[in-house]
Amino acid sequence: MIDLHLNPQQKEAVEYDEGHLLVLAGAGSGKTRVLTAKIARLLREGTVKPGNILAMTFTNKAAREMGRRVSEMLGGRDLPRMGTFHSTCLWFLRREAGRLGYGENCTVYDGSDQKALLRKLLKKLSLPGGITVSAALSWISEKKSDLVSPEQALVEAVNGRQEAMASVYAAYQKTLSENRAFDFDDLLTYTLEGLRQNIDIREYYRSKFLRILVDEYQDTNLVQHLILKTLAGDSTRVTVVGDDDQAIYGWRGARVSNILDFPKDFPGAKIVRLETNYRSTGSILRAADVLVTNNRNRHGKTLIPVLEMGEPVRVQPVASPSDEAEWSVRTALAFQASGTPLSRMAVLYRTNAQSREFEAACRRCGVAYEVVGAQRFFEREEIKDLVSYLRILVNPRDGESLSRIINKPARGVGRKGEESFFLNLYREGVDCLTALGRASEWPGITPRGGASLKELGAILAGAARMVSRGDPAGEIVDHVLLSTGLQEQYNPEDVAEQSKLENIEEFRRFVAQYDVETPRGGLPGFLAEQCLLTSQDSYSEEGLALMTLHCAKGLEFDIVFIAGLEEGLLPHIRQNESAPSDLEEERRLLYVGMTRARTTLFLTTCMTRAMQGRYHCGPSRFLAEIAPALAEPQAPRPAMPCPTEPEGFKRGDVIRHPRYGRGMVLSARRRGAEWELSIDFGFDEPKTILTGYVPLTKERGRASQG
DNA sequence: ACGAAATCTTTTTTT
DNA sequence: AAGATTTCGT
Repeated sequence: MIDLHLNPQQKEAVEYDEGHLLVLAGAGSGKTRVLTAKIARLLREGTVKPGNILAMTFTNKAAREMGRRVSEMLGGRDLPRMGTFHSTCLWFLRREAGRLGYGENCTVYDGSDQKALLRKLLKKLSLPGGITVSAALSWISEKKSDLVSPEQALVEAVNGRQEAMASVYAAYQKTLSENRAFDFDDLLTYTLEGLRQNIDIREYYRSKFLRILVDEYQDTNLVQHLILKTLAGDSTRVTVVGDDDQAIYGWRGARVSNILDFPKDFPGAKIVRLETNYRSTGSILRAADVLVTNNRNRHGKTLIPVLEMGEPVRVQPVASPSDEAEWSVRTALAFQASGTPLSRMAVLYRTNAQSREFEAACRRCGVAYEVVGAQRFFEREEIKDLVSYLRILVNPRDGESLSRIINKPARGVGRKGEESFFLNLYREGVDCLTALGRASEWPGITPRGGASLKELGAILAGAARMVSRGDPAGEIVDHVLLSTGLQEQYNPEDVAEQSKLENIEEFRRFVAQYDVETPRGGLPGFLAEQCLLTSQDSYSEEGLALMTLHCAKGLEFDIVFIAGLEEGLLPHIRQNESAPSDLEEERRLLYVGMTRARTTLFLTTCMTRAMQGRYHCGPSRFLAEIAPALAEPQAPRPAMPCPTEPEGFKRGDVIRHPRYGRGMVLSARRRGAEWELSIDFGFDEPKTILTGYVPLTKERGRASQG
């Protein structure tokens, strides 16, 4: 039953159980099916028990889906542990909390928590040389992914900037441990350390997990790779599945070398290639292949389609992003009319900001849509506030969460009050609840502020007792909402606040569902699960899907629109120099997007597009690369003038501004790659204009030297 | 302490 | 162009 409908290579991968296995699985070659069948087979043969299998997927959704299919094949029974790398690590850290020496109820900080913390630290340390929050964040993350400690980073620093970064890193890590919090990278590094330093723990998991399966292995980083190596004992058999052409997370430390070096790292590994594509038509596959062939750093393989050639891939030039959205949505409507449900179509784009035009077009045309990822539900302000309250209850050391809600709703504690409060909190080394009780005695706290903090402390202490009693998460949420005035602060008459109340309602339903599904989880369990939900996890597959190319990984649709095939956007280019973006990775990103499509693929390109106020235009070089594979000649581009940026300016130049019309340059000053111009448009005062924010066209330069 | 207005900086992608 | 942050007035 299980082996039915498998081709010989798939069958080989499913049945091989004599050692390690590397499955090089091209897009649409049925790798999920192989993983599922393999797990089902192991369980049915009784070779190993469910508890002996560990499966690592890329999203929790994929894990759930896999679990569902396995139990369908076998009839309900215990399922193996399946989840993302990060959720597996958190599971491990919580499970071994007693032995590893940190509390079971640590908080996991997401990107916005990290940024909020770094913002404060950067301000406090007042470092030289303009270090931005996001620069510090990615620097720290990079160090962590390379297993470099703050101390090491300081030693290795070769310039002032790196020294400054290292000191931020040290302060950041110190706060994290004071708060008993992990960031995403910590989940991996602490797991690795835990396994490395405790022989008995390591041996326990080595003998427990006799089969380990990892999906999307091309997107794992060094730490993940080391965890896998450490976890694999003599009797463990490791199966990894991946595709070097689909590696799209190099920017966050993923190493394609993990998959390429697998045979070296796991000697004796068998290699199986899955090169039959069951998903896409011949035309789509040919275009995708022609594109990715331009990459030099690849193993090289050719996918063989089983479907007909089908309709050619179509490139659609449009004038502007709003036309692009309008055209795509209308085309989607036409396909819906001829029988394809909207839920089987997707619009994919490079940056989240591109979703706005498509959302607007969908609303105008009455098309049901779903934005996947991006502004995630749990990142909404009101939800983050509520979650912050909950986190403090579970982990009273979590000062970051307290800082977020210390004056929400307003309780008379301002910037200075908050500052002195936390200064004293960290100085005395007390937890949040104790600190709230003592606040009125501290300097810098107003009597009114002190009193309301004391009251907050009492309310939280009451709720914390519910947590230690093990009350259901839902009851605690309701208690917090009512007792803190969090719900009351929103006025149901106000339209904007009404939607916040609706979001809170949705959160309550979500919690209630958790309580039903996981009766023994309680609030700590809920928070542990909630913090690692991925952007695909909430995708309900209703309506036209709008998402980034990264988000689309692992999904498939009948009809795919890929938007914004313009130079600078796809491939993306960051004009703030530093590291040039990896062209080959950009190409793989488009490749991933194209291979999501089953029957129909559209690529749209705008004549002009405003990005950060700048105007960009020009078709993506990738379109030229694909061109030979397009059966249809590319539609002629309407002759539309692109606003071009003149190369330089000098006093006396006559220019044209889209709003103010014609004007004369009074003074021109270079500012980096841009020009700061003072221009007389005939108004009372000359206007100061920064090029790059406005598409200026030069009418005629003055011949003289100026 | 708080809200409104002025100013500044910023954008890739995500667990 | 939009959002975040700082400054300013109450």
